[in-house]
Amino acid sequence: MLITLNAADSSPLYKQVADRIRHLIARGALREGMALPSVRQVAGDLGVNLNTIAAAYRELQEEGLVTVRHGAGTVVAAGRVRAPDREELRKSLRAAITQLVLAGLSGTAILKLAEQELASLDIHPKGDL
Amino acid sequence: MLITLNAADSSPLYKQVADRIRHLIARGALREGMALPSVRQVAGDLGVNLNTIAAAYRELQEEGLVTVRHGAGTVVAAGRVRAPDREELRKSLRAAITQLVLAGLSGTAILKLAEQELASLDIHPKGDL
Amino acid sequence: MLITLNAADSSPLYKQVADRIRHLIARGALREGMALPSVRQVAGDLGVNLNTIAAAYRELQEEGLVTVRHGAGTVVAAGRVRAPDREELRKSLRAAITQLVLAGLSGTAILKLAEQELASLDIHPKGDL
Amino acid sequence: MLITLNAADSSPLYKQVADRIRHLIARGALREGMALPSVRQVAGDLGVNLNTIAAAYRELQEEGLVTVRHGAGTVVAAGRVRAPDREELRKSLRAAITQLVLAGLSGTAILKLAEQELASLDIHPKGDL
DNA sequence: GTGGTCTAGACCACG
DNA sequence: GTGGTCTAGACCACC
Repeated sequence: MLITLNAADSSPLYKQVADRIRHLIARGALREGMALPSVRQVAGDLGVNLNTIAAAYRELQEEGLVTVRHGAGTVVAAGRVRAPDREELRKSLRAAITQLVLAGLSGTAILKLAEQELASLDIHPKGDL
Repeated sequence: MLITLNAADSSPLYKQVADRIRHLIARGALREGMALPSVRQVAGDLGVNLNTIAAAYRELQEEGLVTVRHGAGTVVAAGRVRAPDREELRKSLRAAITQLVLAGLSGTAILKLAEQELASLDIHPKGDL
Repeated sequence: MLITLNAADSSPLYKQVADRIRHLIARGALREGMALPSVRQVAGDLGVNLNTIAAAYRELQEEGLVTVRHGAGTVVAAGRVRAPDREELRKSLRAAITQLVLAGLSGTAILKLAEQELASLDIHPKGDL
Repeated sequence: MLITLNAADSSPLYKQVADRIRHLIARGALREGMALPSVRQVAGDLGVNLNTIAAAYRELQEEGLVTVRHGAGTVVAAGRVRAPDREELRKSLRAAITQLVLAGLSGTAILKLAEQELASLDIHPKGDL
């Protein structure tokens, strides 16, 4: 059971699933060519509707992260492509950082948080900023 | 015209407006006690409905960022903020960073982006990570 | 300066003024025949618009609590009349108590609060419930 | 039809709906995990607009009393409540009691009323004040 | 099916 | 002038 849901989280279920899988791919837990669990299995495990999981997989497919093969399951794709356009990504980074600032965190604390998140993806930029 | 909309952006109009104002407050362009433009004016400028802007202002009020006084306009609040809970903020930082990684950016590049965003808020943590 | 305003209070200014004067009348600080300060004076003291105070006085007049005499100021009325109908009063008591219950207060604590409020009006029902 | 409206009541329709549901929750008629009727159904029953009911549900959600899940309806929340701050609650209790005093009720009668309201919530503090 | 967003437009409450 | 409430109705997102 790689995927969990958080009922307290206000984001839609299918987004939570997609986010979690993106994270697994980004940190290498799911590698190119590896199969994702079937829609049915995940839906069963989490106790949610099939459509919910299917929506998550579809979103990932549209981003080019996974390949859905008729009757043959879903596998992690080779090329890393078609990520939502840069500007949108920057917008969400900006929104996240703005809220952290408003929450009272210092710039240093925020950068530390970002480093921790990178570390959770096994990425360790040396302090050579 | 402090506020702009991006039709290509998938997020709701009222969220875009709220995000923009949060950013203006975070970077000090809107300071405590300063009046925000009226709902009617913003709606007119952007060519959207009054209710759309009112929804944005209400969201900001619920966060404690602004004070909406019935016949007297909207001003940036003095007191501190009831920011959305820390865990949610971290989740959105994580999601943003994950997507940037998948888009192929290096850890160093991502931290640099984060620093740029902080710089746009006039926050300059020294490289003392 | 018998009257104060609380900017943090979400209720309209004129309601705050009217509530305060009702409280003063109920506890006998303002007695039948006594003059209220003029609209102009209160507005000046509080730094608000004349219309705001006038609205408060008008509401009190409609309830029969005060009498506004052309050019002769406003005085506390003799008869205690025309209070908003019983059902409305009960509704607001109910709403207040419901919220206190939801906030986690015990029944005993709530009754104690009510007694304190009565005491602030110099009313001391003996524990003969 | 758990909910009714009173056209004579001066408070906004959405507030009346929210107040009524708060009362139902406080007295246990709606328990944790139970589903509220859908926005559409309530709106239909009461003959008001969808948005009016949606506003009531949103207010309850912001207080933490209910959980609104997009395609999945609205249920009574488990966790505790982010009640409006204590001082505001006390203000409304004070206002209600003041008006009852001005309406001519004795202190004893008012406490009896308060006990009745608590009783309607199935709360029976023993006369051990 | 559910709730969310947005529009156009009316009328009210507040300062 | 300001913001608040409500309507009617459209279309979208989610489960």
